[in-house]
Order: sequence, then C-alpha cells, then structure tokens
Amino acid sequence: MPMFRAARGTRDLLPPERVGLARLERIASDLAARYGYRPIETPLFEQSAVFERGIGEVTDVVEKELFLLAPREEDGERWALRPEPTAGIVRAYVQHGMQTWPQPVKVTMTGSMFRYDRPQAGRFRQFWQFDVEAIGDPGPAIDAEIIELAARFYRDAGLPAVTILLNSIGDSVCRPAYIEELSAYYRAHIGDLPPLERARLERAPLRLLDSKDERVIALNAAAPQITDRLCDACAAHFAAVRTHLHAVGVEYQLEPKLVRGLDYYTRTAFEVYPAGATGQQSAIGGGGRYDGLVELLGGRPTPGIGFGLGLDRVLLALGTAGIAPTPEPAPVAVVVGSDPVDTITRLRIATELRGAGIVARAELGNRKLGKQLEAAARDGAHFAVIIGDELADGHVQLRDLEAGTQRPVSVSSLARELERATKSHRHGEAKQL
RNA sequence: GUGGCCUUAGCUCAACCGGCAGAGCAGCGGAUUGUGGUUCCGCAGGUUAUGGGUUCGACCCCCAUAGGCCACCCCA
Repeated sequence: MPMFRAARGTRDLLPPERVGLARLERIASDLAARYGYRPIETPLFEQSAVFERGIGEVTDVVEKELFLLAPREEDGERWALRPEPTAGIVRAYVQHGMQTWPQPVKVTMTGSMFRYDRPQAGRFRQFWQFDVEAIGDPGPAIDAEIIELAARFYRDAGLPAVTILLNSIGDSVCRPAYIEELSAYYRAHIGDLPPLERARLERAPLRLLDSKDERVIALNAAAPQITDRLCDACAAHFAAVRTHLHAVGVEYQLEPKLVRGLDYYTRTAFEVYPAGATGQQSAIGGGGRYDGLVELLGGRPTPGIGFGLGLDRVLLALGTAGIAPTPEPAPVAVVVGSDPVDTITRLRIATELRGAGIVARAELGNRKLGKQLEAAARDGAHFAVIIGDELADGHVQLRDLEAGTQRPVSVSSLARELERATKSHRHGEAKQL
C-alpha cells in the first residue's frame, strides 16, 4: 500500500483523463465567448455564510454537504469550500458594484466545486463544473438563450442526445401558496406516507414531488402541480420562455415535478440528463433563475439566471456512450541519435524545431538506437530525426516512421523539410479517410 | 448521514475444502552493439488494503478501520 493516497472522494486526473477535461474546458470557454460571456474567477472558498444565506440553510447542500474549513483562530471566521459557483459570483457582483456595469453582466467560470457527500461513481467531493451566469436581465429571452447554450455545449462535446427537463417553480408571489396547498394535500393523505417522507413533509414539502417511494409516486399523480398554480406574471414568463425555446429549436421535456435543491431558484428551472437514464447521480447539468439572490446577499433587487454543468459527468457519459475521446495530436518528430552521449546536438536540433513551431520530443537518454525508434513508433510519432555520422557534413537522416523510408537532410533545412513532409502527410491521411 | 456488496503485482484477473501467491497486459533489458510497433527470451514488480483475532497453519474464517462500488438521500 502506498504511504499516502488521494483523499476520499478526490482523485488524480492522469494525462488521458486530464486531456479529456481540457478539451471540454476549451469547448466551454469557446462557447461562452461566442455568447458574450466573459471569464470571471472567484475564490475556492468563501465565508460559509455566503452559501448558507444564498443556497438556503435547510438545503442538503448546506446542511450536510458543505465542506467546512476549520478556523485557525478561536474566534476566526467560518469558511467553506464552494459547493457551487453562483453564490460566490453573486457575492462578487454585489461587492464590486457590478450593478453599475452594462446589464446584464454575463460571466463564465470553470473550476472545482466541493461537496462533502459520500462518494460514488460520478459523485465526488471535488468535481469540475462549467458555469455561466447572466445577472440583471429578468428574461424570458435570456432564459431561452442560456438553455440553448447548454444544449449546444453537449452537442459540441460530442454527446449525441440529452434530455432537457424544464419547469417553472414560481416566485415569492405564487410559490408560498402552492407549497401550502401541496402540504395540505399530503397531510390529507398522511396515512399513505412512509415515516421518512412524513418527516420531509415538514421541512421540504417540494422534495416529495421527486420521491422514489412508490406510495408517494402514486400520490403525486393527483397532487396539485406548480405549473397550474403560477401567478399571472410567472405563467406569462414561463410561456414566453417556451416560445423562445421553440424559436431557436431547442427540444425539451416539461417536468412539473422538477424541483431544484437550492433555495434561491425562482421561475425557470431545468436539468439535463444523458439520453435515456434520469435520476441517481446522472444529471449532467442544471440551472435556473434566481431573482431574489442578489438581494439576499446584500445587493439591490436584481434578477439573474445561470447554468452549471458537471464536466466530470459529461466525460463519464461520453465514456459510457462509447464515444472515444479525440486522440492527442501525434508528435511529428523525435530526435534520436546513435551516439549515446551527443545530447547537446539532440537538444540543439529539438530546440530549433520547436522554435519553428514543430512538436519535437527529444530522446535524451542513452538507449540504443533500436529502442529509441521503438519508443518513437509506439509514441505515434510520424517522423524521426536520426543523428549520426552524417552530422560531420551537416546532415541528419529524416525518417518517415510509417513508410519506413528515410533520406539525408541538411540540418539547416530540417525544419522546412519537416513542415513540408508533415503537410503532405496530413493530406495523405485525409485521402485515407 | 443510513443499509448492502467488494478490495490479491501499475492494470485485468487466477490460486481445490484453510496447506509453498500465479498468469496476461503494461514497464525495463536482451536476441552477435546505426534502424522501430510483430515474434522469441529474460528481468523487475507482493507484509494478498490496513490492524487485530481464531488455527499447527489464513488470500480463504471472525472483528475493526480505510478505500471503492450499489441503493437511499441529494445533486453536477
């Protein structure tokens, strides 16, 4: 057993996996830029009150999943690693007076989030999320734009089919009355509720809607639905979101039982699942409107909407869908030399090639030539530069590792020759496809 | 946080009823020292997750701990 190992719920992303994540990060940042979202970065941790106030004291995320940091001083501030990006970004919006910026403020952030759950496949204590937030626009067009952005991300990432679940969960005008009506409904059938669900009824009645208990599912068939109880303003907003979504060709599925785990959501709420499976820890994205959050964190009343997606889970979904990650670009040249000690020449030539923009990996060990070529071939290199006796009159061998042919090339023209060879090599590949 | 299943080499897995821990892959080296992915040979890699217990004897049975996984909870 190793003396140390990565902490529970965390893991090392080794090169193949990290490369996949980097690819998703690139897709995400390209996408966000095209929609006019600019990068922002908030600290990995905040005063825990930011999350407690923002996300809600009685949510699972705050109650049992907050990754708390022990204060060093007796009366020190209480900190927590961020479990989601929105609260921190809204805190920054308020702190820096972004309400004086042109509205809406559209920002994007990609990075690690932390939740102190019990780990499982696809559920980690540290995970990677891509997030966009548009603060200062009441919608509904921006709601549709963000959902369309979300849909496009999965397409760009190569995930063929995803299911977007959409709902409106009302606002402070209509939701309290709905919750009251829903609670009353459950109380009227309290005899049919298992003890666990009875306890939840008092604390988070909305949660009963997505219960997996069969008796509750049966009850839910006749339960009042939020979408039938929206106030006029919320109903009009919801209808308009859907009209806009239709206009930009985004397909979605209405899910009146969709409730989100964070208190700050209002009106538009949505979640994304890989085609087929829903439930468990398979959600690969989610978001919604949070019109009260800015005020809650000390700012002026300001509407906002955001979307976050789990890059880990997208990677996982790509894997289970059997979609191969794009291969790493092959190095075009590996410098090998028969002289076991002439690392100076190898380094010099490799440096020169890299300066010319060529991917060059130098063999700096003293393995014999055969081993070096073997390693280069296995590495997927297309060409090898062989340094040998010809160096005396300024030449090296340029070997095509796939064709198995080689010819002497002067060191001074090596970069040029390689560039030309690489180009024709790519043409050859294109023809093969 | 609750319940259950699992843990043997870097990876995937063997090892009869409790009786000497093995293979494939990956890694490294060699096959008469300037030419490669195949092939052949070899080397290295283990306190059987960790700590206790039972036993003449434990990879195997029992307990605890850690980690992983599944379900719940909940989300990304």
